[in-house]
Amino acid sequence: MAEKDNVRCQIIEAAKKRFSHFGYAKTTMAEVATDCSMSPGNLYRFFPGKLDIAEAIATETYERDLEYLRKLAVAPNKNARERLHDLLFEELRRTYNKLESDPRAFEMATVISRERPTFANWMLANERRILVELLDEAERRGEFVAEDKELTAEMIQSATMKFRYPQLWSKLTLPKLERELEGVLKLIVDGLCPHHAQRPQVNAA
Amino acid sequence: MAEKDNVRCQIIEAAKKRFSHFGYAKTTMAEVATDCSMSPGNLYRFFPGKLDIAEAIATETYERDLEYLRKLAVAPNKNARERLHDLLFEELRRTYNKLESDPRAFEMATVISRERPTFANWMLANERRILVELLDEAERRGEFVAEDKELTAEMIQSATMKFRYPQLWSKLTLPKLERELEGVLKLIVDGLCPHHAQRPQVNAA
DNA sequence: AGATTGAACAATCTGTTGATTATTCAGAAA
DNA sequence: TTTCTGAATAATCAACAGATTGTTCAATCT
Repeated sequence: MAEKDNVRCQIIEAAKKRFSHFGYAKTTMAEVATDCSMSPGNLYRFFPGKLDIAEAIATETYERDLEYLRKLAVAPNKNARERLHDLLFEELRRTYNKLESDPRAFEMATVISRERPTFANWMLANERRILVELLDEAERRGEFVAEDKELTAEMIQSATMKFRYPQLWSKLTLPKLERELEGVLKLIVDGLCPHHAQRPQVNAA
Repeated sequence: MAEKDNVRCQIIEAAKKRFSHFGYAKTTMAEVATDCSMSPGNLYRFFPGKLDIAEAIATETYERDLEYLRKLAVAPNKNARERLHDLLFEELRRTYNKLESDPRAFEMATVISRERPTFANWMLANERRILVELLDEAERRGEFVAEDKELTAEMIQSATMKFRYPQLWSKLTLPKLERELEGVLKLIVDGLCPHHAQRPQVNAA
């Protein structure tokens, strides 16, 4: 079995090189197979299809990113608002820059999100787990309140949808997106209803 | 000039019929022209092109909708939260049902939003004006607080993006969208930070 | 037996052709 | 002169053939 995983890994590495040099559409299964010194048919013992190789690559790099995002979400020396800020901004900047600078990455993102909608759902579920951790810790410290944290996390994602795959949904530049995210974050954290924290003193006669 | 406006109107009516019966792509300028008993070339004295006819139709019906939305936003017997709720939900339900029940309307919406991105911006600007009215009135009554109302309106739109053209961005059903909008609305109104309104009494010794 | 191949098959892409149709504009009608 | 026409033009679309390529599987190898 260790051998099998090794081969899987080899295939992923070969495909990663091809995809990033020539793009997803322009690499053939035959080429990937030759790079691994095997026949095209043999690839199918390790992956159901071409798209699944792409998905495996995406999963791998995404999981690395996720690790870092979790660190931001639970950074001990920052308050909840800062941590939420860091989390959302890191996500925005990271994906924006990746898709902006690398047309191959953009192609892969487009293909996967079109052909494998469940992949996007899986990513959202992962991030939601991080958000719930953040909310839990925030409530413990009395910084945020939220009865149903799972639901609240979902709503935060809903409200920040626009910033998750920026260039698939709008043509805004990064600075404009950052300005908007800043505003939405403020809205989410403070809300529209007046806070009475500013005047906790008695004011009635 | 009144005559010219009349002809414009006649063209719009003819196109409206064709578009809604056979779809935008399947109606030709020649057909619209014959319906108006004129030559195809003559249409271009009234509209720069086919898309502009579609845009004129969309503008017309949208402006009627807008009238009603404004009424909801300033309904005198409701509080700010309810008005914001009604406004956003009416928008969601209206566009969802229109696009869901009428494939022709869906086609037109798709074409216009792809080919005329400024049209969507114009719609957003209109709705933003209504939101600002709502926020102004809400602040007057002490229900909401927001320093920069224009900016806040923009952020509300940003956070509720997903519900504006529901079926262009997700495959969610109306009930699920409504549930999500309800949650996002709560988030926007209440925020995550604890409100001290629940205990306005003295609590320090 | 299980692993691997590579030819066969099916699905998709590419380029091309012909037709359809949006748009223009020289000239006719008013 | 101004308004309108309709043939000419250019852009887009539909359909098709041929080639390319993802996928399968009977046969081969280990």
